[in-house]
Amino acid sequence: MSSVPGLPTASGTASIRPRMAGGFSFDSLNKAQRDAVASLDGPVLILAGAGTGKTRTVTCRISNMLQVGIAPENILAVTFTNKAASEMRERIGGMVSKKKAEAMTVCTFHSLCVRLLRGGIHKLGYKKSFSICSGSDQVGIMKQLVVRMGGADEKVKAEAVLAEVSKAKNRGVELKDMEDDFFSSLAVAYQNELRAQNAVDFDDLLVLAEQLLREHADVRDYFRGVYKRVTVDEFQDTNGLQMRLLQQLVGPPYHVCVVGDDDQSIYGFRGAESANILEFERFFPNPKIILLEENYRSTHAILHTANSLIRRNLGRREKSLKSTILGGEPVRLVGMPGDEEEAVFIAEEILADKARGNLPWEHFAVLFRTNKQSRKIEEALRERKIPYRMVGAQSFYDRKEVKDSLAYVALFDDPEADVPLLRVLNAPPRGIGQSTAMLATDYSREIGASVWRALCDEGFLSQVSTKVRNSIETFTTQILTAKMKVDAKVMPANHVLKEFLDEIEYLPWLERGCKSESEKQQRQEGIGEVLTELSKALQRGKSLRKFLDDSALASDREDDDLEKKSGATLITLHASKGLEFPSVFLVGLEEGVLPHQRSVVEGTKDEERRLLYVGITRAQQRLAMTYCTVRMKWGQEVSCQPSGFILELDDEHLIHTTYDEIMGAEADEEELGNFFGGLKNFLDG
DNA sequence: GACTAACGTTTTTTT
DNA sequence: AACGTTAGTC
Repeated sequence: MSSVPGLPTASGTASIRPRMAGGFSFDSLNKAQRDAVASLDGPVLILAGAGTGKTRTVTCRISNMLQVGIAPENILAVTFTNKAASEMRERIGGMVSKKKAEAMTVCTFHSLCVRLLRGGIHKLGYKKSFSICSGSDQVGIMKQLVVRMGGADEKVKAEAVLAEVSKAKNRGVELKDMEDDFFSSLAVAYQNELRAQNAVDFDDLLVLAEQLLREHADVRDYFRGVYKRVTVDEFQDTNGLQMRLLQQLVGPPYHVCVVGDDDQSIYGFRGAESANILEFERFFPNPKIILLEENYRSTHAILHTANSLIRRNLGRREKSLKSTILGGEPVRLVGMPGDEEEAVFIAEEILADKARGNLPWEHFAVLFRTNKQSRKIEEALRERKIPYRMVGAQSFYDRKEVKDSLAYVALFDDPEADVPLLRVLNAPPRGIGQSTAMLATDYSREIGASVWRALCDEGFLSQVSTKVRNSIETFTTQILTAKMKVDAKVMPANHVLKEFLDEIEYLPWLERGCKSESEKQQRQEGIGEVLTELSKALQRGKSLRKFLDDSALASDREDDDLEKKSGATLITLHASKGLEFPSVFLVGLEEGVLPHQRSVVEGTKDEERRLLYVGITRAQQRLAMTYCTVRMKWGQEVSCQPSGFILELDDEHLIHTTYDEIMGAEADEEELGNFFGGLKNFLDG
């Protein structure tokens, strides 16, 4: 196991220990970790503070299951992201056996639900071939409805409605009973629209899977029989719905293990309930509770500062995180004149530190609250030729060319899928515009069939002009021809897609809309990536359906992203969870940024505090936090107040300084150097 | 139906 | 400052 900074290592110690061939060693674990690994029966709650070797403990525990003879097919591990899932599987594969690791189910809640629903959604009145709507699909549908139902002039925002819909679904509130009447009617219309398109959104996956298990005892018993041992990682970020799903999934004798840290619960905005972890006993009887409190990641100075902050939160599971790495240099808090200087400071520091310690770029990470904050920092890094990697800025799978390509693949699989059909019906433009699309959709609803069927229906075609009719017929023929090639396996689907995109001149159209060469290149790469991914999936024997499902749920684009790319890491606080870096810069500790403006309004400052806590605990050796007096906002200078959190930090291991002090000193040094250089020249000359 | 120009709006975090 | 949306034109 190589030690690559920025990758979630099982723990700081995992990387320096030789890997145990054919198993793991109890000796390499501390007492609490051993206890966790050995406790395989009944409900178990592992409270794992930051940097306490959580992942290692969980992987060892599951390895232990395999070693004591539990069949891999009976093991389910639920992770927060797909990336975490594949990493966990890989690690267990390395500890026990690759074959067994492959046979286990390791995935996210959402992937698990797709698995359940592909098998049984017909029992709930959906067709088995349902499509999964991503965030942008949802927004598209909702925007249309807002216009159609006359909310546009009242500036009703589709995103806002969807946020409420999501809340309602997660809380189990009926959409028709939502608080705001107009929102409620939009929500109902939205749900009807999804239904008509035989589509589900992310929340529906959970809602329907839970319903399926709850209402159908045979299905429930079947899956309880399959998944005899269930582990849920990052449990602090699960919501009420996921809890209910888990309860359906796990029956007596409740061999369920949940792992998490309530202090790192940072997804409340999407319904995460720390109550799940705080009141775990309420859901599963008499759990064994194990506390992991030995931190192997950070210096005492860093950990002390983090602890002093998180103590301010109420309603926690009290933990006393102890550092195993003593001392360490003090945490620095640096006041900046503006965000420009903040970026310069970071770039210069990275440059200097790297040179001084002969360190790789990967040792450094810059953490920020919102994505927009990265821009200035990127510029400063680019100016100094410092390589950097941005994590999860905009999702790969949310890019237009990717979504379009995937939509075409979906049509090759099933032309009757409305969601992808409507997406690419006129992309690139082929003379089937909005009004025709509306007409076709209405017609499809009348005959109670898919939009595709409407497009092929003589009754519909006779309603449109000859020109439009020709366009439609060309389109349907093109799709059918491609589908036939895929079905007959004349050539692999990725080749069919390539050929198809060439035929419809997709790329040239895309490029026409690009402003820069680099943008063109990005688009090309996007399509290339889809083709590669598709090819890879097919080679692994996956079906088109499976490929599409995986793509729909994949949050993290190229999973080996961090590994492949080199450079300093730029990342949001949210995305940084689970990672660690020797040297961390945490920027923007200002009121309105961290805590975010919205959290102040909504009264969720506790979560912002946890967010800062997560950020601080990412640092292994060095930590610098910054705040600005002035920041650019919408192209205008706005003055900022330092974050209230700053005063909550214990100053025992904290040095408060300013940009001028640091950079001024450096400048002096330089001037001094110049002076002596000049003197030398003078004397020599 | 497609393209362009001007306008207004935006910025939390993500499965 | 940058993006998406809308209105107006061809």
